[in-house]
Amino acid sequence: MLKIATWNVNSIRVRAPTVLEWLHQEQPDVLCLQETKVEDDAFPSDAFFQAGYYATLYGQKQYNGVAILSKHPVTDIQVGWAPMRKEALGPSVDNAYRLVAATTGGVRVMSVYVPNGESPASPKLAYKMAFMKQLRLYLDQCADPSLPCALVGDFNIAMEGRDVYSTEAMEGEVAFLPEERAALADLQAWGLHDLFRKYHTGPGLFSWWDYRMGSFRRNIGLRIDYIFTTASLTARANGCHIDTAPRQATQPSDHAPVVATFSE
DNA sequence: ATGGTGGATCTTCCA
Repeated sequence: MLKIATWNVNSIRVRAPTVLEWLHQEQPDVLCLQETKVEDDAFPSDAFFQAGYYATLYGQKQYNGVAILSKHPVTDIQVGWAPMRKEALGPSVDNAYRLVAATTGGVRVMSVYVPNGESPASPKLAYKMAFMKQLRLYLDQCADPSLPCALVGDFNIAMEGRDVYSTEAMEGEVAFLPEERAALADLQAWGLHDLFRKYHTGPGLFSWWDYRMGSFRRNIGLRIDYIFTTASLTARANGCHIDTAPRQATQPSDHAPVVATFSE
């Protein structure tokens, strides 16, 4: 059995004890992290190594930062758009420490943190859209849909109406704009399955809840964290769920981990 | 109507 998870931890410094406890309990083979918010030298790699995990890092001070923790040896590490052909790089779409890829446990794993976008009128939304376009080109050039691949992370976009707490409230709001959802669909069209929806069809199932206004208690949330898998990996899947327990704990991240299991 | 909370480079920026 192979267990792969993703979790936006909103600062690994603050969340390291929580993540270590979760790893101890859940024993995933791979845990992809987003919003680590530390330079690689400051990442608590030793603590994770002691817990049985190799840490593959791509972080900076203060903002963003992604990582892949794995029990298995890691090869072919790539960060950001580095492996892309120069002529295919869009007009200076900064990768901003938002993508790290590595092969581990027989799977090409990509941990991504898509920009938030802020609001419909913000230049940050234009950056988000450019990032999504660049990510699709990255898949075209640097990954192979015929191989077992897992593109996971915080995409900051809810796919469908059932992925938001209220379609009325989210109408015209960032994370649920038609152009964002189209960009996510275009990403999937490369050859990816939204694994969670293979097992759960209902509404009200979210991966993120605002820290404010008691959103978690009221289940006012969005499903914006995904495990996307290529066909050969999808075929091996046994289950996929969102673990809401860490969101209930003290000093939580605003995101919950998404977990998937596969046959060997 | 524009708050509410949390993290970090904390009279601000980002989510």
